[in-house]
Amino acid sequence: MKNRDSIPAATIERLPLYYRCLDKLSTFEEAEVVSSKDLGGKLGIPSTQVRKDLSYYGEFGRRGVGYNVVELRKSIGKILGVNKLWPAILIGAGNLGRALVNYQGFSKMGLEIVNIFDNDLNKIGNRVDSIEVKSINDLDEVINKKDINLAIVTVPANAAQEVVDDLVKYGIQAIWNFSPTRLYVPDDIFVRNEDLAVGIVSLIYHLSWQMQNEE
Amino acid sequence: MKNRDSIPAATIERLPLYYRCLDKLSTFEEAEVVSSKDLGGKLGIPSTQVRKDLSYYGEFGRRGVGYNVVELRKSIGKILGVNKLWPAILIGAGNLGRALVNYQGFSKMGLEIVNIFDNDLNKIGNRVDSIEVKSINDLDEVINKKDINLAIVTVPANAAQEVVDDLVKYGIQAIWNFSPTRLYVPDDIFVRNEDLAVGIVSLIYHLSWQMQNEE
DNA sequence: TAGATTGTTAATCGATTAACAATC
DNA sequence: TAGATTGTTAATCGATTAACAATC
Repeated sequence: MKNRDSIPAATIERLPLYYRCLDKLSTFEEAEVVSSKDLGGKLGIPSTQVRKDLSYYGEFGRRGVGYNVVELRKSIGKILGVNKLWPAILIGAGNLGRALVNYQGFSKMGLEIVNIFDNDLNKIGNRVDSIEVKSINDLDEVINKKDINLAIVTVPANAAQEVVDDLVKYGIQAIWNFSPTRLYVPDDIFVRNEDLAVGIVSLIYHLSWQMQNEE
Repeated sequence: MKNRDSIPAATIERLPLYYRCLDKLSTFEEAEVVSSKDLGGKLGIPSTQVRKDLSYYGEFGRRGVGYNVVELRKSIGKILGVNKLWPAILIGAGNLGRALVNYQGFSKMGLEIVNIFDNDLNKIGNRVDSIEVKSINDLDEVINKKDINLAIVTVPANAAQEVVDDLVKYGIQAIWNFSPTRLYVPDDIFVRNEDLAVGIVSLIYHLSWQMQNEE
């Protein structure tokens, strides 16, 4: 395997797509083997890119034949770390937070939300998908007791940095941030921003341009 | 302005960040002017990148001075098309769909969800944030009557393609897809996939690698 | 004028794609 | 052997960063 730091970020973003596609193939289809052309075709990715992406991690195929669906799925699962369940906490039991807790299919991707926190007294004690909402004051205890490394942040933008400071203090390593704000964290903490505003604006940009051209 | 097709996708993804930051600056801060260094600094983006991004669309600053906050906000808003409200429909009144409808701040980004659709008889007739959930059979009528071009798809993966085929048939131009599946659409329809599985897996990948290194 | 900062060209860096030997 | 497909090197393409003249 190559030095992990030199693997393109774009490759890492494509691996989950391969994984999910192979998972589907292994459940529903009968084919034992898939070629890079087939796999790429289903995802709109050139076969040469599929092979290149995989080559960063080893040799998984057989020349002249293709890739064994079940084996490749397993290999990618291991590379991604989704072969086990990673316990995570979610902070912010608003609409989005509740939606994520209820979201089916995360467990297939290695995520298990084990606790939910909020600072709203009206929400504390409620249950979301059978998980009780706890007070944000209990963060410390839960993170340490359950040895949690992953946190999902779905609080309003103005509360996010404060929450994240606590998370870092209590030992969280990776943060999935849904608040529309930039977070400041130490270098060794990994943050992924899921910025919905960027998503909608890029759509509107294209739409707006299309409309202008038509007129 | 440069030929719009030659503007990097990455630039278009950064414009909303500039826009939101300028919006904050114009509301809360007193400074009339901001430099590319200041603006970039707040977002973790090099000043040279900020200037380059803006340069695709024109000249917005004054040498030796910087950019007028209010003016630049307005200019970027116009470039992105968020200076007006774009009516959109949402299909799939599940948890995620309801979360998006309730999401504050979309209106600032030019999005207005005007109708919600579902095929579940138990949901049809309910209200989400004062918007009545309609039957998916009424899609055609609403799209045409209200001249809608933008649709948000939050239905399960196995229902997505069918819904999208209908949307395309009725004249939708741009689709924001939250279903974890690839959609097949004609070339002139713009689809943006908001794939949450990719998000969580990239976090788990980094976490998993970090853990391995520590052991 | 001196200091600051833009807008743009050129250099660098990184990712994608093409080509092809290896081999099933 | 002939056809198919991998894994990898080299070529291309695209995006970021550095450098600097223009100018406030």
